[in-house]
Amino acid sequence: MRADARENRARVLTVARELFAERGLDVPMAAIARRAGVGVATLYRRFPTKESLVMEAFTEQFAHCQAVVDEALADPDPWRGFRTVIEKVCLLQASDRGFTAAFVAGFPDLHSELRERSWHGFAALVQRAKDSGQLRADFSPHDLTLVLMANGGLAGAPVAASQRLVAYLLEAFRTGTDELPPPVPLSLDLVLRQPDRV
Amino acid sequence: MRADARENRARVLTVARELFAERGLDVPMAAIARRAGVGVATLYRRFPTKESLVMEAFTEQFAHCQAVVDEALADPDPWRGFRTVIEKVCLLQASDRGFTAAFVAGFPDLHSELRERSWHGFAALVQRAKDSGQLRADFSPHDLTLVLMANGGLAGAPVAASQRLVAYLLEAFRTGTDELPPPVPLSLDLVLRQPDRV
DNA sequence: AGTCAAGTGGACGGGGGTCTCCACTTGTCA
DNA sequence: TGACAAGTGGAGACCCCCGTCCACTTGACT
Repeated sequence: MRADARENRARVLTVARELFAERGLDVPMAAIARRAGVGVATLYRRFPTKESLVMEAFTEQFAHCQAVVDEALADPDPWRGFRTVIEKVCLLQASDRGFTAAFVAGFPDLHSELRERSWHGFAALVQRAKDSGQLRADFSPHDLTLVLMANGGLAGAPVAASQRLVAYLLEAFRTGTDELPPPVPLSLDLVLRQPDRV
Repeated sequence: MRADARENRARVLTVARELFAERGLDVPMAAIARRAGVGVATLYRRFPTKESLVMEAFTEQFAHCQAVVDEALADPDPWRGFRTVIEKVCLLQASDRGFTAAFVAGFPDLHSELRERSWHGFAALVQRAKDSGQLRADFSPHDLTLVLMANGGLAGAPVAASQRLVAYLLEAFRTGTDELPPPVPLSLDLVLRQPDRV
């Protein structure tokens, strides 16, 4: 691969990550190309389809998720591990608008191995936290999806909103109480933005 | 207005409500026209823009929300009133895919009076529930928006998922505990559907 | 320096969306 | 029953998207 081509490819990827994070997955390919200072053809030469660009752009985020789970499994405190996973993944989701969409879009086919591993890791985490009596017994690992989807509904809202939601949910998941982060007045036109899509 | 025209208009409205509920706000005007057995021009004669059709189609839902709040205010038990509002509105949202989008789309301009009234009603409800000691003191009326957005993230998922989320959240809002509805295994491709948009 | 494949950009095809235009039909009222 | 305005449907203008094609440019190697 030629040096300038490699550089262009890298710049496209960077720009794509920025734009996906800011505006969601439905940003036009032309916009990415323009911001990267290349033509559309260059994009399609490196990434045969938009989906492939999305996947490539989010690979490191996916890996990050995996790392979060592994790290949590290493934590001696079961509840802290559990809580940290949820907090970190939701934070990632809240600060990157394209993440959720890329996440679910990539799930059915690609990354299925990664997904299996993360899933089992999380299930183990849940079991540990239950055994230690800090997580309610009727919590289901499927509730992680519930949390992710709910948190995904806050796309475009300030990160603090997501943090408050997560705090509420963790409160409900646990046996005990904690102080919540302060309320966030959510202006509604935040939601008027175009929704994410691959 | 001619009799057949009135009938057509009514049929369009019915069909629009059905399709918006089933497939979200991004169903094409042509699809609505086809299912209603009319041409596109007929649609645009009655509703100059798609947005106007949406607003008209959801007016009664908005009114329903208002009624829910009023009803809750009449409830002698503050917590039950509070809980019922959240449960009913979220149920409405979960069973009608276009509702959330129409709700937020309509907010900035139209229905602002209705909105004010509902908002004040809900704030009163919150205060009452707090005074009775059943709602946590740091709950903010803004958290209603948080709940609505989070619940909106479950669009397309089974209603039971929304119900579980709401139960978790109410758990967190309250002082005390309750049994949750059973977990719902959410298949992820539910989220792959095209998202709502006006 | 010369060569040439790799690289590039912009025009374009195809599809799907909203909304308009216009010739035709149909309900209604005298 | 006849006249006419209200009502109607379908073609198509316009726009935005993804992905392709092709003539041109440029880096790298001899």
